[in-house]
Amino acid sequence: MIAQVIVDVAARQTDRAFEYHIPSDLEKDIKIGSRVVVPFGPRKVQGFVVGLSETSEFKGKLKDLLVVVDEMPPLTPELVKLSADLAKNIYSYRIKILQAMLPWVMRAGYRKLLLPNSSQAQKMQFFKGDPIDLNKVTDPDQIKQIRKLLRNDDAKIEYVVENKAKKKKENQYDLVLAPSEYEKIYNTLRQNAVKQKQLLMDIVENYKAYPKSQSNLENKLDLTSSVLNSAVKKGWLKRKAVEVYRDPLAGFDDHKPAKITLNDEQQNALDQIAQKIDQQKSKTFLLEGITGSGKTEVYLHAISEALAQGRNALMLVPEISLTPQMVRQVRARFGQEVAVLHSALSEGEKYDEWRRIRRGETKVVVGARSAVFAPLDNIGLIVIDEEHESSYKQETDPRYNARNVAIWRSKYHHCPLVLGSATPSLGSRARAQKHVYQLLRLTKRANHKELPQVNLIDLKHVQFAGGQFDLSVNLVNAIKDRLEKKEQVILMLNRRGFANFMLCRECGFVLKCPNCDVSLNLHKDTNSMQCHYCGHTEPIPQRCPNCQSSQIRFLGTGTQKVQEELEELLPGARILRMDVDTTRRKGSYKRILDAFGNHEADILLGTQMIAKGLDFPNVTLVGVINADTGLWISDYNASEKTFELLTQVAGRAGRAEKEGEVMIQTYNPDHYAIQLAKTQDYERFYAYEMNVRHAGNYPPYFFTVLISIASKKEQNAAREAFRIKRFLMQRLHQETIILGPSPSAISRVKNQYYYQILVKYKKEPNLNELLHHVQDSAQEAKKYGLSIYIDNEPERIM
DNA sequence: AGCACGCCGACT
DNA sequence: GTCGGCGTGCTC
Repeated sequence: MIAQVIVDVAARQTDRAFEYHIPSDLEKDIKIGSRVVVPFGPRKVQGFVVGLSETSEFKGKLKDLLVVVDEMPPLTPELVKLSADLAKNIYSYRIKILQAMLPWVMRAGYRKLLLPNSSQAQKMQFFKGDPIDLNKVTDPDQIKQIRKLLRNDDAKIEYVVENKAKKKKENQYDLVLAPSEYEKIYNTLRQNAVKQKQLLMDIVENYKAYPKSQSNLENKLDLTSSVLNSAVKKGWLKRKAVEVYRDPLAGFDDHKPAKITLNDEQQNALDQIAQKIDQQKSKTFLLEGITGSGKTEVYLHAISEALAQGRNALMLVPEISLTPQMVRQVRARFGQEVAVLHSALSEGEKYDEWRRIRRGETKVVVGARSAVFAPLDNIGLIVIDEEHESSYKQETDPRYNARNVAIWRSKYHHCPLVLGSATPSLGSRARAQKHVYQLLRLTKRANHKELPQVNLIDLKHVQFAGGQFDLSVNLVNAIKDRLEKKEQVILMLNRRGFANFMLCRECGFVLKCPNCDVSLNLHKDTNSMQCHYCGHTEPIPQRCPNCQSSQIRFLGTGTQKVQEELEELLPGARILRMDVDTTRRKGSYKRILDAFGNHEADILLGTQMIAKGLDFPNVTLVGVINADTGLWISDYNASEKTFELLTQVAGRAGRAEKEGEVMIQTYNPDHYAIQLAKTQDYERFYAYEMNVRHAGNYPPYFFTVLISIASKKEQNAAREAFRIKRFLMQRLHQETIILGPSPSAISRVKNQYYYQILVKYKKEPNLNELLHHVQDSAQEAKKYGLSIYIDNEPERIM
């Protein structure tokens, strides 16, 4: 038997299957999708089996496949097929796509070990101790010595492929005696053996519940391992190590919530979706529902329907709204049958959740973008919540769009796909208009409440509270009012840090990152200037680094500064700040939200990560500190993003009995995105913005491809960019618009200069082929230090 | 991508 | 002579 293997070497020339002979003893283990180790040139690499055959066209002698890594092939045949289809239309190597489908720990680690090759060498001091990893040797003298050993055949190199995926083991304690025996022991124990009595009591009362795990006993009974050790020693318990899954939902109780009855609109939407689930028909629905209209309830009912039909369900949510609140809701409804995949999990937890799915131990998968590749089979429903979110598009190497992958999988499984949003992306809404998707609308709020009142505060004509120009008197008074009523407030400012840039008032100098073409941000928590692109930090200057003047100012307000201002203006108010800086640590996200939910704070101040999904009944005021931060960036979809964000965050107010109010501070109160966000009129925004797009020849009227060219030398990037443009101009239609090349909005990141070309087209059947050619020539161009990235339907074109 | 091979100039 | 730097071509 012969295996077709995609090897773990991401390069143009190796981006195809290589064939290997399967030794007979491995034949039974090998399937399509298996992860294997194969010889490749002088070394060994990891690879994935994408095909099996009896014969081979290969002229040379096939090498033997070496190892099958996992008992169960990590990739299903479906995923192998999907990877092939994806490779055709996103400009990435197949191996990169396959890797993106799997948990990170399944990527191989490679080591090059130096081993003695003669009895003489074996005795050398050099080879005593740990084997020498040649990739870690930097000392020139040592390199010399190693060369000599290799030349004389006194040493050899061994290539090792390491599997990072480790399975977690945990101690489990089982009972060895009859219940009555434990009672006897209990009665003979000394009075002061409190913990041992506790343990025995639990054994007697919950005899059937054993074996129990160490963590369970330690946490639930508040025991320490020493108590368990002595219990084992005394022969009460038997200990063994068993493989366990790390449970990311360990902190959540699954209490069954009251079943919620749907209103007419919800029920109608559910019926349409359920019909396709029952008929096993692939169909894409766009569920457009205003905030608070109960989209989530429709999803959960539809998932129940899929499960009732004996099928499984996949639900994608934006990373940012994978809040403990949301997870709790799904967990409460579906219990242990839910697997959760998102970035807050440790790599080990992700691997364990993934394996539960792969083994068919879960029926519902909830996760962020990459969960669209969950190895779930028999899918009866796919849901994408907040479908307009740009995070569904991966911005780095396999630049896939989870929405398109979901459509592929819905066709494969003959099941419906539900795209839900209060503010659908223009592209999706346009497709619904053309009946490519079926539109379902929820126009009523589930709790019959009116949408919250939205007020715009024109920052051009307003009195500011305090010494800074960030918080209007109106907003501060409104906050004061809520604090007095013991209600809560959410404030959003879409900019983290303390100040945005340092400006010298003498000479106009702005402190910039040495590696990137952006200003450094002041962060008070770390007392440093930080670059938000490359992570560079340096001390806060006391004087202008250019002219030594002390007249320097830190301008552009971030969340840290607003927090300081609020503390001054509202002494005693309890403020929680939530942004990338305060949520970096594992679990901090949940801690902040739990604290706010328990009313341990009055104000939740955060970046856009607080705009979505949060549901706090006691929040009656939502304030947007500056609605303009995203409005004037040069992206064609800046208005859409601003409208979305404002609408989303407004939906956080007045979710329960109490009435909600929203205050939006802006310097552009007349801008249509802000005006229409005030009335939360998505349909009017859609109509207006479609005209703007039509006039500008932008999506959804045109397709787009962005070609980025990067180099350490600006000239080289520019020259290559012009060369590519000429190449395309000669081969594309007249109606196709090729913009650029121009320097990217941030022309330098991490010391690389970026140039870009945007192609806008309606019909270019050859474009895919041409761009693959451009990409191939990039391999050549690499020699001159050039990198070329091609992004099909980019979310951001700056 | 990594790696070996081979050519060529530099240096003990 | 031998060492090491870099360009070229291959990996089933």
